[in-house]
Amino acid sequence: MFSNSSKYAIKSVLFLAINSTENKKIMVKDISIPINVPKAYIAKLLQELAKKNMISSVRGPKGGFYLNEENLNRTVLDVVRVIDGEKKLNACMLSLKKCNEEKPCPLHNILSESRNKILKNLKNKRIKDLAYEVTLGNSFLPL
Amino acid sequence: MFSNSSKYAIKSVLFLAINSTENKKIMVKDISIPINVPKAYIAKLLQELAKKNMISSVRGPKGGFYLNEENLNRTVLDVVRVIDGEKKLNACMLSLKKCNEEKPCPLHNILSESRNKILKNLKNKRIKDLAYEVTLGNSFLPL
DNA sequence: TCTTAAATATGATTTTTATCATATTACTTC
DNA sequence: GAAGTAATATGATAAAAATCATATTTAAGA
Ligand code: FES
Ligand code: FES
Repeated sequence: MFSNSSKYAIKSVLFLAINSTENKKIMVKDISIPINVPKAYIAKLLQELAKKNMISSVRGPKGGFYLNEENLNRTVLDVVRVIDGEKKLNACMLSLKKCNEEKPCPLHNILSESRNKILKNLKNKRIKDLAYEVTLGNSFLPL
Repeated sequence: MFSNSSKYAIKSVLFLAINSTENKKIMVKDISIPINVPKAYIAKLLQELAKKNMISSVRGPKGGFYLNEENLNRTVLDVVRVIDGEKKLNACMLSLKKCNEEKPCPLHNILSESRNKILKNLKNKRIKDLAYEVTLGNSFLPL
């Protein structure tokens, strides 16, 4: 479904959504451990997310990462797109040239409806929304 | 979702289901081209599928691959399991230790239902069933 | 303005996945 | 039973993904 990198990216963005604010920035080393991702690896991902405006960052002392209001309104799909790219999300599950209704592969009919539903959900859920669910205790964000 | 190898495996099994019988075996070179997968690569996959009894084979002249009745009754999920292994199909989408309802990750609630549906469908569809759909013209198995 | 703390840029290494190549074994047919 | 054909076993290479490492830049505070 997603690459490892995308999963890590989602985890870190959610972690920031829950634990950071503009006045309470968080450093890589303090993200790496709680979300259980190697420091150097997550550092690179965070840089990429920052460059694409999915998260905010300032450097130097007192610096770190955090989410501003714009960042909080991004969707999960936005995050995945930044890391994994557009293509594979709509690709045919049997790797035909393109996935479409007119000439569906044998798996299309039994998969596409569910797949579209997942896509729709990923597109509708803002980071903010997911973070809220965690604070309510409806879902969990550990290792 | 699936690895490239699994996709290729599914394609080749379906191709055999549609085009082969015990009296009409098919050689790698005659599978490779129509399903658009490199010969040496698909050869290796076919060997693995044969070893795990997902397809049938005989070697020597007049040899090749085909599906017997048992093979035709395998499910798509069986094929995927043989190639990709069990684990990743039920893994948490955010790579938590395990995916479960008691301690769901933030994505669990918006994904698991669809995912389970896909799994169920893959488990219920026999190779035979999918091949039949293709012969009816309801789905297509080209490149 | 100097020192220090943090992200950023860049790229090297490792691991996994995908791909390619070939010698060996088994089955047919003559 | 010899010759030829096709799968099988085995392993090498290439490409991509994941992981690690470090020099550079920016900002804060003394
Ligand atoms: S055509 Fe294959 S998944 Fe749509
Ligand atoms: S707990 Fe993450 S997908 Fe189920």
